[in-house]
Amino acid sequence: MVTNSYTPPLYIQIKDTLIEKINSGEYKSGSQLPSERELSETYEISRMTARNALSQLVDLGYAYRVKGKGTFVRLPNLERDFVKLSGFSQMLKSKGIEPSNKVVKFEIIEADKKIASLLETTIGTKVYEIVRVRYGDNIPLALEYSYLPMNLFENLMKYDFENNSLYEVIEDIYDYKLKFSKQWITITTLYEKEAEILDVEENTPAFLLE
Amino acid sequence: MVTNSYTPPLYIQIKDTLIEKINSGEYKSGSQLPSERELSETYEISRMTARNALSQLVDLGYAYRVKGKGTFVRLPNLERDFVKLSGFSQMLKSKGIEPSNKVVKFEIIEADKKIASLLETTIGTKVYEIVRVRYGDNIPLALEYSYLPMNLFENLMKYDFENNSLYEVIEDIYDYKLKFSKQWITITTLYEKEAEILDVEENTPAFLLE
DNA sequence: TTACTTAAGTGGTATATACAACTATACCAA
DNA sequence: TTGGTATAGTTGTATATACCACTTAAGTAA
Repeated sequence: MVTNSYTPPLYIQIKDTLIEKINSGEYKSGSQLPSERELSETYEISRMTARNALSQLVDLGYAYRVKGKGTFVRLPNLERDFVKLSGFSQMLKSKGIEPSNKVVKFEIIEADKKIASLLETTIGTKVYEIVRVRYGDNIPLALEYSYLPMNLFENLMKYDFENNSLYEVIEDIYDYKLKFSKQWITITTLYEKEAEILDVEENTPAFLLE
Repeated sequence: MVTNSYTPPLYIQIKDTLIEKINSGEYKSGSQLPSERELSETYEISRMTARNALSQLVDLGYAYRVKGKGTFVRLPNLERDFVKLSGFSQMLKSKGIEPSNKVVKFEIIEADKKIASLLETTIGTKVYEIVRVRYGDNIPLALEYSYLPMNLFENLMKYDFENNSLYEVIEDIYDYKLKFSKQWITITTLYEKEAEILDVEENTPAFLLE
């Protein structure tokens, strides 16, 4: 039984409204956003709620604060692209590098402790495990491990991940804002199996996008 | 005229106290931290202040929240290492890869718009610009750009960055908690000059740690 | 035993209020 | 012109309070 009556918290709604206005150009790069007090009056919310909404923008890289002055739209930069988790494809494209992917694993598994912790769900929850090799100009750059709670994404299997960005698919098809998504970047040594997949020598240092 | 009477905000003090207890082992990995209400009673602060302190721990990767259960010490993992900005050296070392660095630039410059924005300071502020090549097993992995407000770090020049982690030096010598530090990771194409420094072909996709 | 209810505890959201710290401007006096 | 001051506006910190949603364990009724 699932109800559709979910309404996001106020500060999330305000945040989304502000992001829309940033994307539409109403709030331009570098310009000052409405102050916390102004927002609280405009939307008839408390100042702390307005502040929470602005904090979200800061966390997402859309804005930065200056004490005594105000909150400002951050110039579009790579940091924001990273924070947005917009994925390899867009990042590489914006740098003139041709991105490509290969799905090497696509299974339904039960979340172990680590995955359950990451997704903040319970152990044993059915999740999709997607492993992809990410290339830049056909040079293998990274292995990406993605875990998606299965109950949220029915019929995921039928989509073609080789040509579409995982996040685009999720956002476009399911209109889900990736609130649950966890991702991290680190450096690791390629395991034997992974080295095989990538067709490079073992123990090559590489970036692992999990 | 500078006074030394600065006392950090309460939630920062509580945060530091909790981090100390985590590092000392009093709060072990995976164990539950005191709840927000418990902290507010222990330290005689409001619940929101306690919550702020815990939020800091979450932001820094030390803890995670579970609704209805509590706040827990995060298992030490690579995500935390990344969030902590502890630098390449430690990360690589923990993976059995031998790290090394080369300082290719160390100058005092005036902050331009971009740098000023990153450090949340004003344009024209004198800052150290440090550019380093980071190696893993002698394979060039990344270029790192660091910018430090000069007024905060006197006599920085005399330290040897080739053998010490930038962050270790700053933390150890200056006992400064890196509150100002900004760093981001992205993917880029090596510029002509950078390719020359790294001694690799141009337009090789690479990770740029700035 | 089993299934449901209750209660206590937890983080999440939201309001109202107050003062501190900082910035920018306007104004006034030397 | 210069320098100081007052003022208004901003974010930062902090308190007190309230209710919601969720988790867990204890208690209760079938």
